[in-house]
Amino acid sequence: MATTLHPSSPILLLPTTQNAKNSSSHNHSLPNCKTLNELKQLHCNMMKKGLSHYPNNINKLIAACVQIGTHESFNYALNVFKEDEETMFCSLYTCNTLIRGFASSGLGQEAIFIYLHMIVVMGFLPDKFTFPFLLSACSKIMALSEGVQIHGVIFKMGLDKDLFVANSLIHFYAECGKVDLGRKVFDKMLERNVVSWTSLINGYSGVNMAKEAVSLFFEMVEAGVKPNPVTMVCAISACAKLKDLELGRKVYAFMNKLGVELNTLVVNALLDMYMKCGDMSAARGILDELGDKNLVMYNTIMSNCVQHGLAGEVLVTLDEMIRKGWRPDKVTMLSTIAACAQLGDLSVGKSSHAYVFRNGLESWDNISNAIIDMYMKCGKREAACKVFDNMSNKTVVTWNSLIAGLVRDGDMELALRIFGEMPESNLVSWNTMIGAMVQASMFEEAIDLFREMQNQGIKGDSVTMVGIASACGYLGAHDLAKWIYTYIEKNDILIDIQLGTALVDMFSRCGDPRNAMRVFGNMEKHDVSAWTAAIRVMAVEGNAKGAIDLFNEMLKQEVMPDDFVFVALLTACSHGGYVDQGRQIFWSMEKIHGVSPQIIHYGCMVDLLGRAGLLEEALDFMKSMPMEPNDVIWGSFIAACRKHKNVELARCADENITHLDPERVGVHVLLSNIYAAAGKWTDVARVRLQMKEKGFQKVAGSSSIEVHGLIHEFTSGDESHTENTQIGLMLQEINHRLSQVGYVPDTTNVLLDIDEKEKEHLLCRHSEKLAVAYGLINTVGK
DNA sequence: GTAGGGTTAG
Repeated sequence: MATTLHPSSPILLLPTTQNAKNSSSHNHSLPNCKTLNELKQLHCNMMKKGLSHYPNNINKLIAACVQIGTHESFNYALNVFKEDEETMFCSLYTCNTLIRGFASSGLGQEAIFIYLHMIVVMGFLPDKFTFPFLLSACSKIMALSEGVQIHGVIFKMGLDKDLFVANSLIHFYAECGKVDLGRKVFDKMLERNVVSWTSLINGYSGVNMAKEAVSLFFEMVEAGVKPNPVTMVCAISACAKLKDLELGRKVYAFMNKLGVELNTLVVNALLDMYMKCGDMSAARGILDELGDKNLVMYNTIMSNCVQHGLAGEVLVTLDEMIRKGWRPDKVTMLSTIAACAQLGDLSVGKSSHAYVFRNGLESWDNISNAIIDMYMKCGKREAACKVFDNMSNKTVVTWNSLIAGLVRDGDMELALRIFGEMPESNLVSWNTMIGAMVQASMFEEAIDLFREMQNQGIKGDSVTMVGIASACGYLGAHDLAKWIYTYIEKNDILIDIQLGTALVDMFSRCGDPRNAMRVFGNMEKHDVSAWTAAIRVMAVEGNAKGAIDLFNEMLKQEVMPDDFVFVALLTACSHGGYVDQGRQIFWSMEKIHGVSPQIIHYGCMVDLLGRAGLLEEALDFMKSMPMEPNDVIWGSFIAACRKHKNVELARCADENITHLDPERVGVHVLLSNIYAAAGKWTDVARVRLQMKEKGFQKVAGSSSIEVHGLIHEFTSGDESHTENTQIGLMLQEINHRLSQVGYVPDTTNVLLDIDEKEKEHLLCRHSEKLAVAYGLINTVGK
């Protein structure tokens, strides 16, 4: 469970000591100079004594600065290099040392400056030691065009034959996301070592080609190159990305067979792989064997817990690591803040923010992005905006966090405006907006946005398609549904459980159970929501037996039922008239499956009994409920009364709902319809008056039809369509041809106190008929 | 002299 941080816990009282790694110098050439100040002093003395003219001294000074490894010491080294006239005394070796130093600190521009300076000003020719450092510096800042030019120089100098230089090129291209260029270098190499293979494996893994990465690993083993721990880390993390446990185990088995040593990095990669693949017992096994965990392992555990939605576990782990004396770093805080966002835990969220601020971690974009997300999810829009405004490096994730927050707040208008104006957007931005529109029932707008995406040449992924499929399902647009399915197949979009489930629902809502079940059958894995979607397909068809069979199959595959699956199952029984089975399932919910019935399940039972005409039993059942029946339940009871023409029980319901204050008007409309059907117009008048007093207004029902990919919506008696005249003519023809084959309109369902002729007129302008007429005009013979 | 673990938004 979630733990809150006690104010006296270490997280709030963090020491600000220097990192131990940085304060211990291994400088052998200048053993007395451990700090930059000492070096500066020495430099001063050197200049006073005129010793700075000796190239060796300057070279040593710069090397010592590089070794200290702080931002300040690098700058000092750079100044010595740039401003001193003695630059000419610097050797190629010193230039290489400087480039190495800047590369290791991620200061790519500075490294490139030294490189250019040494060529242009100093007239040095770079050597085979220069390029690995330089390329590593370019990798860190993703300086692709610079790297490509450097590659040109390397080629001209014939240094591409050097193993180290070539390996550095592979790594450079991989880091810039151009693994195919790295592959070209790899293929041309005359000799390769384990680093060449490992760099390429890692390159594939980094551009979402983890499958290729793992097969390259096996290729390497086949070629007789023995992997080392670095290779293993790359190969295992590729398996983690694929969430392929079997493959991960296989790779690990190879590692043992080949006798590769196991270090903490490999152990951590294994731990991460097991957790990402959901094998918690294997992960536990590693941890039990390990005893003590290091910081990165704590971070691995926490980030995986966040990914699995186990936010409470994150805070428990945080507590443990602090008790064991570890100082949370930026990655720890990222997971912690993400966990607070999930839990809506503002108090830990706030103290985390304070910790981040005190330790200067907020300059890291990701942390600030997570804080914005956290405040937004805790409902603190102002706090989030403050962080947002103070950020100097707003990335696309920053903007996305903001629009996602606005969308959750229900502020679609502002979200849309920002979406349109943000400086950079990506697939997640589009998916956020499409998802938001579906949530807000703006289905056509969602599909329009998807079309706009296509126009801009942006391909959707499986998250996009989940949104689009459900929008399409709600619209019931069958042609669009088929198009969506083809789009997914054509673009090789992975049908995961979520998308598969959405597609099953989509086809089901579009009246295409065959395709719905085909998608279901093709799915690799089924979770409880996937099974529920399939059971809903049966429910729509009234196929209660099919639903029960699916449910039993689900149990056989040891998928735990939840409350939603019982709603689908009971609905299927209700529509299929399986009264006894429905009663049995309702009973078994709690007794066998441990799922306690909610009001919605009681509602299903009332519906089941009512539809079967067991109105008395339904009423008794309602009285036995542990909670008050709501307007939905009364509504289905009243609908049953109407179906079975039982005015007396309807009147009983009427008396019971007067003290209810239902938000929906449906109950009252239904009641008035029942009275109308029985010709009890005074009751109709009374119910209508009540509705008027409560300020209800019936929302007009509508029908829609999809013609050539466009949705046309009609309400009853609608004359607003541009092709209204043609629709009228078509309706006349329909009526004419219907009466020719002996159709007599049944006006009993037109429950208004008007004469028969008027009823007939209303009936023929029913919204469904208008939609059908429009469809006939525009599809037949075309 | 080249390669390696944990990272936020939908």
